[in-house]
Amino acid sequence: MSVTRMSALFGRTLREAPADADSANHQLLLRSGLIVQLAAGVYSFLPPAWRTLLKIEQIIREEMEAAGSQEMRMPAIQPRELWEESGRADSYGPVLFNLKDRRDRTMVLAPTHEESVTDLFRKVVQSYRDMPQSVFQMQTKFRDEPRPRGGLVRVREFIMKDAYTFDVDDDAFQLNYLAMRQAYYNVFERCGVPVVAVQADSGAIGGKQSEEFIFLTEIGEDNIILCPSCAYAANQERAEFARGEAAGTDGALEEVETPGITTIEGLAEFLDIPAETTAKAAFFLVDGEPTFAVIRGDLEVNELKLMNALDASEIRSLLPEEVEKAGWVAGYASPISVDPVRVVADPSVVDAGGLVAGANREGFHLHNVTYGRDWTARTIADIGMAQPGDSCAQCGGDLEMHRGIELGHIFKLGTRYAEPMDATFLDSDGERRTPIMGCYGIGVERLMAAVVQANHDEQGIIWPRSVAPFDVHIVPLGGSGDVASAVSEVESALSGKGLNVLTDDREERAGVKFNDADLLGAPLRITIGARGLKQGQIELKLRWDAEATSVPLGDAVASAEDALASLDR
RNA sequence: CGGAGCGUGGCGCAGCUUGGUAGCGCACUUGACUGGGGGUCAAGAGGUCGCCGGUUCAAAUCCGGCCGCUCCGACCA
Repeated sequence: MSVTRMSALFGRTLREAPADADSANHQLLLRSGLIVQLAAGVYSFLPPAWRTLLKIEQIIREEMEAAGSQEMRMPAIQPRELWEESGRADSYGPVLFNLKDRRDRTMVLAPTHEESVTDLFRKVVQSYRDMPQSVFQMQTKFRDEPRPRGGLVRVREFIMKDAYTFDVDDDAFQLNYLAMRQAYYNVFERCGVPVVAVQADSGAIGGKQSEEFIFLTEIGEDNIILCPSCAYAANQERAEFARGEAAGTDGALEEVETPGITTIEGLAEFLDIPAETTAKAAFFLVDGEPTFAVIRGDLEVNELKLMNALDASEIRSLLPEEVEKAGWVAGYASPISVDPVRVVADPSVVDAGGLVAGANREGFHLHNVTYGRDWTARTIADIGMAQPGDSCAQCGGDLEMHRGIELGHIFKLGTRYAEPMDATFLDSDGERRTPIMGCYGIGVERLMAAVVQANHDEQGIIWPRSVAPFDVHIVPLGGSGDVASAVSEVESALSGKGLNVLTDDREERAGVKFNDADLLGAPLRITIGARGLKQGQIELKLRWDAEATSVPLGDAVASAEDALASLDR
C-alpha cells in the first residue's frame, strides 16, 4: 500500500505523557503523537490516528452494509425549528451548540440526527412499498457536554456512525433491530474490543427500550450490573434486582422516641433492628413537583427510575427549605398523612408488612407502619438502585458491578419522532400509519480509545491488525549502504503486497527506535541491521512477542506475511 | 452548576511562603566521540511566567477580577 518515513511523519513521540492524561489510552495516544488537544473535549487526529479511524469506519461500513443499511449524509447545521418540532429543543437544550446565521436565524450544530432523518423520511417515503428502510452515516456530532473527560471518551466534537431504520410494524422492526445488533457484535469483535450488551436507559434519545454495547474497563464512566450466574446485564441506571423476603412486623402503630436519630443507620443501631425493617423517605423535585419517595431502609433510590416512573424529564433533590415547605420533617418523615398523589413507593415497602418509619415529628418514629393500612401511594414502581451483592431478579445470583465505556447504543424508538413530526406512510390497506423507528449509534473515536485501552502494555500500543495504522515497522540499524538497500528492497516489496509500512529512517540510536516502535505499536517489527546483514539475516518480531526471530533477507516478505497471518489465527 | 487542583520554552517540573538578572531534566540545533533497548562531551537556540488591572522604586512571586485546563460530583447516546 504505502511506505511512510518516520523522518517525514507529521507528529512526534513524547517520552513523558502530558500531565492532563489519566488513562492508559489517553496517555499512549498523546505520547505516540496520534492526537493533540485543541480545547476541552476537542482533538486533532494526526495522520496515523486518522488512518486508524478510517479503518474503523471501513469496518463499520462493511458491517452496516451487510446488515442491509445504506450509507448517506445529513447536514450538521440544522434550523432550531426542527428541534422544536420534535420537542427536544428544550430537553436537549444545554447540550446544543447554538449559532445564528447572518439573517439572525437560530441554527444548531447537530448532536444527533433523529429529527433530520425523520424529516427526510416524510419528504421521501410515501408508501409501504418503500419500506423497510435502513440508512446510516458517519458524521461529526457536536455536543456541548457539561464535562468533557477521559481524553477521547467524552468529547464535544466527535464522529458518530448513526443508523436509522423505518418499519411498517413491530415485527418488521425486530428484523432490522436484530440485524443491527449482530452487526454491532461483529464491529467490536473485528476491532479487537470485547463488549457486553446491556439493557440501558434510552435517556434523551427516547423510545421504549435500548441496549448499550459496553467495553468493561476500570476507567469507564458507566456502572454496569452483571449477573455471573445468568446472562443478565444492565446499566445500573435501570438494573433490576430481587428485594428478598418481606421482613416486616405485625401489629398496631406504636410511637417510639428516637431523639437525634435522623439516619437509617442510626435508627437501626438505636432500636437494634436490621435496616431491612425500616422505611426510608427521600424527597425530590420531579418536573417541578415535590415528590415523596419511599423505599426500604437498606436500599437507595435510583433517581432515573423514579423519573421514568413518573414519566418526567427533570429531577433533583429537594432543598431543605423546600422539604419544610412541603410539611415534611427531614429525618422523621412518614408516608402517613402525606397526600398519596405525591408519594411513590418501591415494591420493597409495599409488600413488606410493618416497618419502622418516621412519625412526621421531630424525635419520634413509628413501629408497624404498613402499606395499604396506614398509607398509600399513587405510584408503585421499582425505584431501587441495584448494588453489587444484591440478588439477581432473574436467577437469584449475586450481582456484580463493573465500570464500563459505552461504545454503542441501539434504540427502539417506536413512534417517538415520527408521531410529533407527522411522518407517515400509506399502508397496503389504504390506512395512513406511523413507521416504527430504530436508531443505532457508535462513537468512532471513543472506539479507537477503547481499542488502545484493550490492547496495550507498559511499552505502548499493540494495535490489532485490523485497525493498525501501519502493518510493519521497519527499524534500520547502522548506516551502511547494505542496510539502506536491504531496507529499500524490503519496504517496497511489503508495500507491493498491500501492506502499510513505517520505516524509521531517523538517525537515532537503536534504543530510541525500538522504544518508539513499541510505543507506536505496529503489529510486526522488522529489524534490518548491519550486524545481521553480514550473515544475510534480518529480524522479525511481533509486537505481542517478547523475542525476535532471524530469517534470511530473501525470505523477509514471505516470513512477514506468515507472521501477520498468524495474528488473524 | 457545586467541590478541589493546576496554568513558568514542545513535554515533565522547580522557583512564589520571605518581591530584586527566569532555572532544571527531557526534547530541539551544531560539532565530536559513540553505535542493537531512550549514550557521552562541548557549544547553542527557544519563555509577553494564562490575560487584565492594582500595590510597589521594583511583581513569575503580593492583592483583585477574568480566562483556560484537569479531577470528583451533578449532568450526559
